[in-house]
Amino acid sequence: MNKEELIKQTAKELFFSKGYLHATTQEIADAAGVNRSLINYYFRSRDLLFQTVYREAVDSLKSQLDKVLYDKIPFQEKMSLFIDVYMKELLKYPYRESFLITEICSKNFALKEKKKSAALVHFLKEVGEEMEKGTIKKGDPIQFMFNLFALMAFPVIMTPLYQKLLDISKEKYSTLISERKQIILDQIFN
Amino acid sequence: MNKEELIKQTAKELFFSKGYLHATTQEIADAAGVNRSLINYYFRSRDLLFQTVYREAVDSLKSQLDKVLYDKIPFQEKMSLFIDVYMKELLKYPYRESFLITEICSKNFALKEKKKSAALVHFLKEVGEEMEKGTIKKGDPIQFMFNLFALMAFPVIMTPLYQKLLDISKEKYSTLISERKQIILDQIFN
DNA sequence: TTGTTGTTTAACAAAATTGTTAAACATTAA
DNA sequence: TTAATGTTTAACAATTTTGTTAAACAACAA
Repeated sequence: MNKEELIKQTAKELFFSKGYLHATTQEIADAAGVNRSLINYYFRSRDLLFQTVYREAVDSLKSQLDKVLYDKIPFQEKMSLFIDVYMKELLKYPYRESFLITEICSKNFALKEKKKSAALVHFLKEVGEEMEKGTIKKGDPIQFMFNLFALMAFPVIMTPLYQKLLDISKEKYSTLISERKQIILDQIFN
Repeated sequence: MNKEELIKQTAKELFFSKGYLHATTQEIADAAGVNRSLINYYFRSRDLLFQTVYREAVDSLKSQLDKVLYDKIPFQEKMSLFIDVYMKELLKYPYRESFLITEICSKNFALKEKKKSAALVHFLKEVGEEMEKGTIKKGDPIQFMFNLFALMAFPVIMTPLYQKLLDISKEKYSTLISERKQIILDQIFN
């Protein structure tokens, strides 16, 4: 892997997987096993590395989810697939959501997502239709979306805290998380 | 208010309410309207201010929740009250959870909560009993707890991101959040 | 008054972090 | 080979952030 890519991957690892949001350029360089100046050579500044990595992460997640949301398969299947895809990403990058939130707020981050994504609109519409059909309980589709993402993301995001609080092993916690897909589906289609 | 308290409150405001986790001592001092040296005078170091503020926030939340959990009232009422208390705290300090997570991980934070809190054990036991009674759906009480906290916390935590993504006003978002109590209760006791 | 204690400030020192520069090195095309 | 281009490094400079110190200030008791 070329060094530019290596630096990006390492930064993602540190930021999104290990939750080390304050990582300095030196720490990133060390973790990647490259000279610190290379970060400046390829990305000019720390902030630009940030933005590059952030954008790649968002775009990657978005394109994966969009593909599922536009899929022409029955709603129930679609939800099942959606949970698979999103939770897989969550487990890979458990701190990405936290990262986005804190970065968006601290710096007034340039997040380009200015208007509703088309895929999101499409999804909310489909949810509304399924409510009409009676497949899922009637209500505000946005609240349905809130529930769905909350049930998927929160227990993963809170892993380190919950593991301590509940005093359970990593393995036990993994099992709990892996059981969640079915639990969520049960909640949605009851 | 004396300056020591003022500094703590301002730090909490910046960290937990405004999500400005990287706030420097100078920024905290400015926000509090005090000389930066006062922070060192009262707290020795930035890190100790961190820890003080963190501990106070955790303790305050915990004691509030514990009180509800030990309350001898019907389970349904208890859940209603619990949601009120926790969501009020969430709206006051929407970034506290994110803060805890990122801080726990980046620094290997000294969080004293070594063993399960008694209140938590008590709550999980009560949930199990209610499952036996049939008040709520049978399952792992821990998963019930996951669901409950997820449904309460996540949409609040994600406010800035969701507001952008959904392209809705602050007021509209507040309305959505205020509707959640009933939605959560419906989910739990269906 | 004087002395004592606690509070507040500016100035300084130290440390950490970032960004730049110039030179060394590597690769490849002419 | 030489020249050209791109990559990598160490050394340096600049900046930011933190922590310390000594002095000024305020309140108040002896």
